[in-house]
Amino acid sequence: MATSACIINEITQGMNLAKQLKSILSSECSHETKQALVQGIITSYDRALVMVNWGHSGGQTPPLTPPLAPPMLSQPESSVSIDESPPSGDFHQAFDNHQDQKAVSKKRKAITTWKNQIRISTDNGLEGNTDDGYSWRKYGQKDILGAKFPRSYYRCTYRYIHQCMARKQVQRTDEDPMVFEITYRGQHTCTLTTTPSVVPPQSPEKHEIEQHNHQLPPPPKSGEILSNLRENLRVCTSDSEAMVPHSFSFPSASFGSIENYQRFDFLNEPDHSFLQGYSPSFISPATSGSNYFTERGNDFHHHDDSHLSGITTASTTNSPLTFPADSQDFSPNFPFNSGFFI
DNA sequence: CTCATTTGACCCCC
DNA sequence: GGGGGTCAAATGAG
Repeated sequence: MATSACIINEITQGMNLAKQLKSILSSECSHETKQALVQGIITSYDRALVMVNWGHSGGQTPPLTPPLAPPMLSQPESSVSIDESPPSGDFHQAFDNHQDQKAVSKKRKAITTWKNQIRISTDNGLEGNTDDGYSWRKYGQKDILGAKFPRSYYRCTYRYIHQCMARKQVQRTDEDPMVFEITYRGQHTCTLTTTPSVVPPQSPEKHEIEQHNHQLPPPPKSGEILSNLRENLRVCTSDSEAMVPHSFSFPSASFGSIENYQRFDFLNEPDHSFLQGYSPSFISPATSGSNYFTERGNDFHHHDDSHLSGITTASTTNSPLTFPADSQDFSPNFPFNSGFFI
């Protein structure tokens, strides 16, 4: 029910954007504006498609997911497996010291993973911070054999508060230092307490779980999304070959210029199931700065900065992203830019 | 003082 | 034994 209305809405939005684009094609509007419109159109139709898919598969409105965590696409390489651990069930045990390292190790292999590749352009030398809607904390860095650049390891900041086992690895590719390969592992079981405007990346199966998760905030209205898009988006719509043909872009409020693309392993996927839940992340950022918890022992503090929600994340983890040619490091929350304003 | 990052050490798997 | 992943003490930033 709501789905059909949303579909219509998306298609309408796409139509409107197309009209806008048509009207400014010959104008002096910036290239970025035009690209944003194009992206908006694509996004609208994408979302409509997604909804159609969902409508066929159960009549549910698809959960919004960020661009970077392609839902069904996963099955990244060979390493994909199903996360055996439920979102909350056996965590107490898992965290009882390292009590059961073996179990943990086994889980390593059993955790779902999926990859994204992001390209960042630093043409103008501007910096920006990144965020994918979640707050990440770096817990390690390792030189990888055969790789020019070290791999960084991040875990969810709320690991001990919400028993969120989500992790991600970020590695610069050898071929192109501006391209980062992000591997997600595990699912976010934390629920952002502020109103997140960006629905964070999820693993495929999370979608199923989510349908029963009433804690999750309602998906943003498409109008808001598009509105954000128009105002903030700067998208790279080139790079036809490997990139996902559409439907996502990075907020670039912080980046003077950002060129992002994803190379999903599902590109060859014959059907369009990958579209499910695949939606742009133009919703606001995250809240990496919205809720701070300390994890000193069991003494957690909660600083409610929810009044900041909707504004670019101010998390301390969002350090400026600089890419000097020889730099091997990157922003902790990389590669997602949270510079989105509502 | 709090919290994030760094980095060497440790553990597990191949 | 080596490589990759994680831990945790030390360090730094705000």
